[in-house]
Order: sequence, then C-alpha cells, then structure tokens
Amino acid sequence: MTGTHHGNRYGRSEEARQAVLHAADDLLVERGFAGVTIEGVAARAGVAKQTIYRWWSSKVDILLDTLIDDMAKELTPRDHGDVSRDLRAHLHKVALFLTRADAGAVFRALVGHAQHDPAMAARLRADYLSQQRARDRIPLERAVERGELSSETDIEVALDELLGPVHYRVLVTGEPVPRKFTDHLVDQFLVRYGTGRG
Amino acid sequence: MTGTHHGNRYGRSEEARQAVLHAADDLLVERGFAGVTIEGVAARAGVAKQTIYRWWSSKVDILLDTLIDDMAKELTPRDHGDVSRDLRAHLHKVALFLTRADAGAVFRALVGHAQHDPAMAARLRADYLSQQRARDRIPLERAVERGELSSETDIEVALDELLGPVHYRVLVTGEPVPRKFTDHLVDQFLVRYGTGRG
Amino acid sequence: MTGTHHGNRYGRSEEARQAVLHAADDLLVERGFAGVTIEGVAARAGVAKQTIYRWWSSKVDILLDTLIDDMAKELTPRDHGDVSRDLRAHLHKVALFLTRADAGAVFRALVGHAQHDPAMAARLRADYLSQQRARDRIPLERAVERGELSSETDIEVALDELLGPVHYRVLVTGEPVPRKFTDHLVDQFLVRYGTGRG
Amino acid sequence: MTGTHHGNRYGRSEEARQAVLHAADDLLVERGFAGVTIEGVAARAGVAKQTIYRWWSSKVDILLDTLIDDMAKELTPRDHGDVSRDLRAHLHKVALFLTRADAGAVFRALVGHAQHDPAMAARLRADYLSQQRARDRIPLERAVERGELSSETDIEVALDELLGPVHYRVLVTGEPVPRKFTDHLVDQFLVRYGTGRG
DNA sequence: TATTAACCGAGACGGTACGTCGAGTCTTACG
DNA sequence: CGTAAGACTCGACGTACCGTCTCGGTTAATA
Repeated sequence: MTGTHHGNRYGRSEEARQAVLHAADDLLVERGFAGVTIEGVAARAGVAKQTIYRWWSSKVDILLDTLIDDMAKELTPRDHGDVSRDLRAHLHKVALFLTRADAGAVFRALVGHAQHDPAMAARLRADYLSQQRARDRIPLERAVERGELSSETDIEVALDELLGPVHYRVLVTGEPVPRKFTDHLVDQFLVRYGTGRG
Repeated sequence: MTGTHHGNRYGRSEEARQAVLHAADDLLVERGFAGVTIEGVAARAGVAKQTIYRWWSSKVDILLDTLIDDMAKELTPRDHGDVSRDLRAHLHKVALFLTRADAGAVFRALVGHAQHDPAMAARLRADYLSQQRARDRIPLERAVERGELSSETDIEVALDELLGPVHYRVLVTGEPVPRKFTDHLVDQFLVRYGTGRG
Repeated sequence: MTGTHHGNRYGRSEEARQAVLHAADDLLVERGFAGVTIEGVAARAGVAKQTIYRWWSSKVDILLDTLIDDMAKELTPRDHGDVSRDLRAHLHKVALFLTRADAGAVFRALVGHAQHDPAMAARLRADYLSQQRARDRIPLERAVERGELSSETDIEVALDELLGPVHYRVLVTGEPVPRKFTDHLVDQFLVRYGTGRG
Repeated sequence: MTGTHHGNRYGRSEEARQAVLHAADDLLVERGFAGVTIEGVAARAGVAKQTIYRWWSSKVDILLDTLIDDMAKELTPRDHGDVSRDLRAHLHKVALFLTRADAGAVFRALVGHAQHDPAMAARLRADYLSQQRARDRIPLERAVERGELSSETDIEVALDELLGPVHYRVLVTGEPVPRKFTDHLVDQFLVRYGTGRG
C-alpha cells in the first residue's frame, strides 16, 4: 500500500533514525525551536509519527540525540603540551561550538528548554553536560600534572570562571565571543593561578 | 476581580491588569512555563482572553511585565563605600535573585525562551537586560571614581567575568551559588584589577 | 488570520450546523458509513473539528441529526378516508424511504450501527424510532375509529406484520420492495383483521 | 496455543485457526463489534497479525467463519409431520438464535455491518443468508407436498411474512420475540394460506 | 537423513483518524 | 470604549489500529 517498508523484528530502522535526526536538526535551524514539531519532523523525515514516538519521548529527546554525537566530536580538547595553548584552544572551540548555527543552536535550544522543565534539566545535566564537563577538565588536570597549575587549584571553580563568561555572553547578553575575549579569560586565569612555570 | 465586569469608557482596567500579572506569575511558579497559557491565565484571572490580547502580545509579554518591576527593585546596588563590599553585596544579591523561586523563575523562563525566539531575545536585551547591565556597572564605575580600579579597566569584560560564572551555574550546570562562591569571584577579580588602594 | 469567523456568544452558528449535516450526508452517500469521518466531514464542511465536537458527540450523532427532519417530513401518513388506501400509501412511502439513496441510506447505516452499539440502539429507539412508530400507528388507529378494524386488534403486532417484511427485505435479504409487495401485505392483513366494512 | 509455534510446510495450523475464531467470538461478546480488532484478536489468540491476514481478509471475514457452522447446526428445521408444528418450531428456533448472546450477536453484527458495506452485504447474502433461506423454505415445501398449502403459494413472499416480523423486532425495534408472537405469526399465516387440511 | 519450502511468532514500518488542547480572531451584550 | 463570555478556524498533540514487510525459527514432505 505505501511503498517500501523496512520492518524488522530484530532492531529498528537506522534509516528512519537518521532521517528523523536530520529532519529535527534542519527544522530547528530553519524555523527555530517552536518550528520543530513531531508532526513536522515526521513529515520531513518521511516517517510515521508512531515511529518517532516508539523511540523518542518528545522533540527534546530527539534534539538530545542530535546533540550527543556532535558535542563529543567537536569539544574533545587536544593536547598542545602547554596549559595556555590548551586552554586558549579549548575555550575557543567551545565558543565556536556555542555560536555556530547548527550544533550550537541545538545546545542553546536545549539549555533554554531546560529552564522550563526541571526534569529535562536534570537529565540534560546527568547525561550530557556532565560528560562535557569531564572533557573540559582535561586541560586543567593535565596542567596540574605538568606542574603548571598548583595541585590545590579548585578545578570546579576554575571551570566556572573560564566557561561562565563564555556561556553568559551566548545565553544572556548575546554579545559575540571573539578569540580575543577567550584568550583574555585564559590569560587572566593563569595570572592568578599559574605557578609561573607554564 | 469582583464577579461583575467593568466596562470603562475612559481607559483600561487596572484591576484586570493586576489580575493577569498575578495569575501569570502564580501559574509559572505552580506549573512551569508550559503551564502558563493565555487561556489558563484568563480563566484564573477571571478575565476574557480578548482583554489579554488587547494589552499583551503573548504570554512572554505578560511575564516581561511581571519581571521589570522586580528587577529594578531588587537589583539596584547600594553604595557601601568600598569596591569589595559593593561587589560582594551586589553579586550576592544577583545570585539570590536568580535562584529564588518566584522572580528568578520568571527570569530563567524568559532567558530560556529567548534561546528559542531571536526577536524576543533582542527585545529582552534591549528593554530589560541592558537596564540591569547599567545597574551592574554602578559599583565598578564607582570604584574607578574612587581610584580603586584603574581607569583603563574594561568594564564590559569585567562584568562578564563577575556575572558570567553566576549565570553559568544557574542556567547551565544547576550548581548552587553560595556566598563563598560569589565572594571568591570578587576577590580574584580584585587581585588582578585592583590598584591595591581599595 | 483565517478569514471570516462567526463567533457569537449567544448561540451557535447555524451556517456551520447546516454545513456539517450536509457534508455528513454527502459523504455517507458517496463513500459509505466508513467514509464518514469527523475529519472528513470537517474538511468538507469547511469547519473545524472542534466545532463538530462542541455540538455532536460522534459521527453517529451527526447522522441522527440529519435523519430526524427527513423522517418526520417524509413519513407522516395522510388520511385517504379508507384503511386500505391509507395503509397501501403509507407502506409504500416507507418502502420508498428505506430504499432511496439519501435518507434511506442514513437510516440503514444507523440501524446497522445500532447492532454494534447497544447504547446508541437504545437512543435510536427512544428518540427516533418510537416517533416513527407513533406515526405508523395513525392509519390503524383511524381504521379502528372508523370501524374498519376491530377495536380488539393488537396494533403493535399488526405493525410488526406490516412493517416487518418491508424492513426484512431492506436490511437482510436485499430484495427490492415493489408496490405489488406492499399492497399484498396490506391485502393479506385486511383479509384477516378487517371487519369487512373497510 | 502452547507457547511454541508450529511451522508446517504443507498446510495451515488448525490450532491457530481455532484460536483466532474463539478470540474473535469472545471479543465480540465482551466488547462489541468495535472491540474486535485484528490487533486485539491476534494478541488474544497468541497469533501473529500476519497469520490472520494470510487466511482472512478482514475482521468481518473472521466473524463470518464463526457464523457459518452455528447457523447450519442450529437452524436446520426438523420434520414434525405437520405444517403448523414445523413452522412454529422453526420460527421459534430462529427467534432464539437471533436473540441469544453469542451466535445471534455475530449474526446481528454482520447484518449491521452489511448496511455499511454493500460488497460485504452481497457476499453475506450469497454465501450465508441464501443457505439459510433454503433451510427456511423446507417446512413450506414439505407442506405443499403434503397438500397442507396450495401449490400456488408464493413461498418467497410467505417467508418474508413469517421471518420479516421476527427480524424486524430483533434488528429495529428491539422488542423481545416470545413464543406467543411467533406462534401467532404462524397461525395468521395458515389462516390465510392453509388449505384447511393441515 | 538432510534439505528446504511453507508456515509460524514477533514486531517495526508508513499511514489515517481519533478526540483534546490551546492559539489567536471575531461577535455580541452590557456598563 | 472596555469588558466578560464564548463560538469560531487552525495546528499540533499523543494514541489506536490499519495493512505491509521483514526476520529468525519450526515443522514435515521430499530428495
């Protein structure tokens, strides 16, 4: 009746999964968060609504799925052998990620939605942000190992000082986040905490 | 409302306005952002939907109306005669405001929604956040006048360094924002920028 | 936003009501009972689904509304001054009604559905069929008054004998119900029950 | 079903067939016609939907399968040697069958559905009702042979006069069909058509 | 005895329609 | 003119079944 189907007892259709994720992503970028509807995603993906509801609980759930890959892929810090270069590079990557159209848009939309939905906020933090937080720690932990930072540095607070201003600009003031700004944050941070050996 | 409606040939009903604002506020706290609907507000306020649409353009518009008074009232910094005490007090007040149930909930909800709605975000920044930003500048400008901060201090960047971590915790990580944290931010800031005269 | 609306505090839109009834009727005739869907009726009538649900509880409810006028209009027996002519005329009208495309189709569909839905069956009998039954009694009661039938005639049973075979053909065997057949039923009936004065 | 399924190269599983028929029958009695769904039958019978679609074209097709045995079994008239007793007995059996919960429910449901589906109605008449009609003729044909009825009797019309009122009560008015009523129908019929020898 | 084709259960798939909710618009009667 | 009331169109929600299409495993006639 309907053309080609891909039912399969042992496992879902990867084709349908990809179509849904891409459709949701596209709609978010094109029409914004309110423009992402289950009905719209289904239509655009060429998929039945029921198929979406079978695997995702809400449009937020879909967007989380689109986010997780990107974040790990784009935001894993590399080792440049030097705390300053590590931090400058990582903070810049974070800024680029947050302000870029596609993946950053998903992140902003989800953090925005989290303000309206405590349960989803808890899940976002437990499943996604904590992973990112772990990646963010890496440059600082390496710096402590290298002796570039005191071993008594409060890394949690340090992360807030470095990442806080970047997210604040993105989420609240809407100011751009140029490289100069992130570099400045790193420099100020090292002035205070660095051992002078870095 | 009193049960009887109140036509008024010369001007709008202040009674209706207050009922709407309170109903919206109550619903936000009780049921969250999604629980605030025009229909629900109208029913709760004992007001016709049309009356709401006549004076507000959306539920976000109503919530903005509830926010503006509170922010000016609660977040105007006092002068303690000393940059450290000024900043510590102000940052603490900001943290309290953001994390408190009612007014902070409205703020978080609106910033959350702004992530989904660029036009509303622009308006939020132009009409509300810029006013708050001006209030936030006061302690720093006073410190420059007093000579406690160099006159070359980039106040915009300084604000981002002070307020950014606070908003980051509130909006992203969900960590609490204790006085110890805000005090630490101020201390670190003054270590770097202070003239030593403060 | 949508063109012309006709909201009105004091009363529903007669225009919408008529459009719904006609659309339902048309769909029934064109596509059969299964082809009558709330969604389809709404689309065809140019009416919102919500408007239908506001005034009718189901598609059956709509069809009942289309039926009631027709039945009273078409099946009220006239007085020909003679039991034989009265009954022949009435039975023929019933047969025509039942076998005709539009109104008869509605009747058949509803009686068919009543077989699946005891609650609806009860309502159909209480609100519609009993009215028709009352109309069907008229010729027989007149005949008793005229002395053409014994006053001891069991009118209920008589009605079953006259109307039963007609409905049986329509609903069960699908045989046509020609005038010859209905006339024969009347003749046989009068042979048995008539006083010979008719 | 036993929990293990039973592939069979040459021929279908009688076990599955019975499970489906019983499940359909049970669901019809418990939840009515609308409560009979292919999914529900499959689940209840412990059978795959595909197995149902392999052997039946629709839920109506399943119910027809449950009907055919019962009708032949229960509605074959016996020979009492006398037209009056033959007809009284047969008409009473028909009335019992139609008004009883299980088999009668299936019959009523199918006749009801036939009002909505002309193709199914044609099939119902061709495959089932015509067989029943043949059985219904038997007592009358025997009576003609015996000389109890004139050989010129129009048996088709006679059947409508006898069976029509019974079906009318069952399908339309919902009145009970007591023995007194069926006996009366037979008596009236014989008054008119009998040769007086019966 | 091993092969293998028809049947079986399970269940994912693309769809249609369901009945509900809220959005934003429009009309009315009243004060 | 502003108000309460509420009917209107519209879009999306999440659910139930539809009928189709694999999939991996079972069974029994045949090679």
